[in-house]
Amino acid sequence: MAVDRDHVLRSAAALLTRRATATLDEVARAAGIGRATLHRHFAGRDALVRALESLGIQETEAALDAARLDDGPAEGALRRFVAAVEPAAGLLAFLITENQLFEGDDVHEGWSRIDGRISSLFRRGQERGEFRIDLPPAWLTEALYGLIGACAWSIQDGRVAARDFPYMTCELLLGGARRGVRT
Amino acid sequence: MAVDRDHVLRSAAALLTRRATATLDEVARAAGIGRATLHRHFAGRDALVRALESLGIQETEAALDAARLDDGPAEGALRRFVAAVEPAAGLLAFLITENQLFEGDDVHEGWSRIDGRISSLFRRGQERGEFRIDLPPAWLTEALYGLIGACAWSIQDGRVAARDFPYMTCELLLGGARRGVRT
DNA sequence: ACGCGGTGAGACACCGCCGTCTCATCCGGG
DNA sequence: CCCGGATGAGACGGCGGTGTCTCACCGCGT
Repeated sequence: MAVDRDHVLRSAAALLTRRATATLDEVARAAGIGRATLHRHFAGRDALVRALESLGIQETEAALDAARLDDGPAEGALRRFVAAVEPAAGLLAFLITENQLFEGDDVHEGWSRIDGRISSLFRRGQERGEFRIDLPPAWLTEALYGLIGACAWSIQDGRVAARDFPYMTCELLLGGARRGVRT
Repeated sequence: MAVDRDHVLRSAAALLTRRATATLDEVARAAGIGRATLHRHFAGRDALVRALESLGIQETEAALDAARLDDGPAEGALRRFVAAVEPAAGLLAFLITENQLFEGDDVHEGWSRIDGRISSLFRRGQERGEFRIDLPPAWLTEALYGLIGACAWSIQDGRVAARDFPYMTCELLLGGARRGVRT
């Protein structure tokens, strides 16, 4: 029977997030299949990473769609997005670091589109007066990626519970660590 | 003449941060020396990474010392630390991701000590009533790492200026993106 | 001038991973 | 029952990176 392609990709993402240099044999074993079968579905390591990238872009865009970024306050939209992207956090964490490998030569256009959508959200929040304007949207976007990755790693290491992911990420990004007058 | 060991390590960190899979030959060229000479000073790739790890731990601890974490408000201490660690941000960004490679088998004790010192700072801030108490110190620590790494990458990609590093990192971690009543 | 330590360049063999192939097995449909 | 497609296991050669060695060169102190 046809191997569960999605399951293979998720296993690979989970393993490669921990050890980016893992062998294809290890990737195959992690998915519960043989190296030959893995190679029948993904021509090589490169193709596998590309597939992971496509999956990550697809899921992130789906989360962006589901979050209805243009509806209501920007803060609510951000919370919806983070909650929607939570299942793909591990995959994102891998791709965020993996992107550092590409010498910036051929940045996938999908990423720039995602960057643009998230940046627009922050810009909208600034224009609505919700967000502070002394932090550029591009930096807020990068910081969001960083926090998602950090939280995903913490979850994988068992330091925090997966169900706290949206809360801890959103609260820190939105409110920061400082204790304010408002709750 | 004895090769400038520090210069070699910094070149290696800069290159490996961009491409963790860079060849030892590339690392040597980046430092302006031959592969043989590189190998005379660092037995192999493993030894090189270990040396980078030691350097990163050393510089981070030095930054912690220089920041006088126990003096005055926790917020000021955090700002001093981030400013002090800025020169080592690239190296830290590499080590943060590289740490994922070690299967958790032998986490360097130096890292746990650093984790402890930073966590203590956040805990002190919570006890002083400066920081909110619904975010655990461990998560604040991880988030700080994530933001440092994200900012370091943004700088390397030229998206933000290096001189903005302390401001953008501290402001986001402390105050968050939301526009508050206080400045 | 001489010797010497450190270096760069290159050659060489080794090893791990990868891509490919073959073959036996299993499982579901006709 | 038989057959075809998919899979797992293993073998094989190739390749790139690595570790080691040699040799020539250079700068420097004696």
